Amino acid sequence: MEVQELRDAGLKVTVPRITVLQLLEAHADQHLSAEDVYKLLIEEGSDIGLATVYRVLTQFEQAGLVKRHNFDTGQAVFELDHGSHHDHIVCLDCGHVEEFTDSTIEKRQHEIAKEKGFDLQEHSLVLYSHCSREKCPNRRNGSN
Amino acid sequence: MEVQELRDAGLKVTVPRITVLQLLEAHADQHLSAEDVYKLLIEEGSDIGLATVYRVLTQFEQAGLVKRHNFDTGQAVFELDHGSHHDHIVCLDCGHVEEFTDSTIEKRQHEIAKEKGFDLQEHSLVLYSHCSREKCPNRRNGSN
DNA sequence: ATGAATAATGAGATTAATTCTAATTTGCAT
DNA sequence: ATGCAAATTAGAATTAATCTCATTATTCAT
Repeated sequence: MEVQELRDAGLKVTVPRITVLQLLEAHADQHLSAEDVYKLLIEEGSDIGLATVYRVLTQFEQAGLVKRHNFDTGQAVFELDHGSHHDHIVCLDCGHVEEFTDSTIEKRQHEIAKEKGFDLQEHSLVLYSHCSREKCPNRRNGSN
Repeated sequence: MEVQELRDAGLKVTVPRITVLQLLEAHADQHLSAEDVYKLLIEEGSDIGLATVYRVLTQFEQAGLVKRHNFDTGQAVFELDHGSHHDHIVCLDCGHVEEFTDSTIEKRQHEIAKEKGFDLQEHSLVLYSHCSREKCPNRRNGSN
């Protein structure tokens, strides 16, 4: 339950934190911006402040509960950090995000950092593409 | 010469554009933010406006003359696009940037996109690390 | 449970990066 | 040279995110 997750993360249990955590869990398949989180909560009737959303998300990030991603979209997006690392592939037309991991790439990254005398801490790999989903609003599949 | 590069890129030849292009060429080994470019030009005696720098850099990007990178540093940085693609490894302590390419990774990226039904357009791979340079102001090499 | 100490919240102001606006200037084809 | 479209400028505006500070809520020890 959210209360326990917060305690485990060493965070004080407050209404906004529970609310944000629940929302993230309800949208675990998506990558939401702080603004998205705020709007969804307001729609739900919560009267949280935008500043609080930013604060809570940043705290969650520091506590290791969520991951923040800076794609080339201007706004940072957040997702629950369920431990397993993954990279992202983002559709340039519809913003659709899929996740993947590739052990070959992971391995090479460490080798490269080592070769250059760097101590790899983390990395960001984002593929920008056109997806082939039927629902993609800006498909370029021949017809377009 | 810069004038010809601009013509080839289909851009009208103006003083600010020549100036920015020359500056980028003089700093071809660095990754400069728009603000950096602006300040360097002002120091040089040019009286270009910041808005112009942003606009020119964006035009250059669209024309394929420069590449824009959104590292996790808040400010976008720019570098001349000399055609050869490369990825980046950024020191979390001193901001030092090195470039690299790895054919294994490049190949896997295309394969992954294809598997997922995406048509790969571009990608961003940034490794965040601690470097081992003597001059790194925040070295964590045992001593720290 | 209760209250004091401490930390968190919310509203709005603030900052930082970037983009827009509208008046003026410049480049370039004729 | 001339005119018109495009570019420039300065400053205002916008956007994302952070900070301030008065208020409120949570925790921990009792």
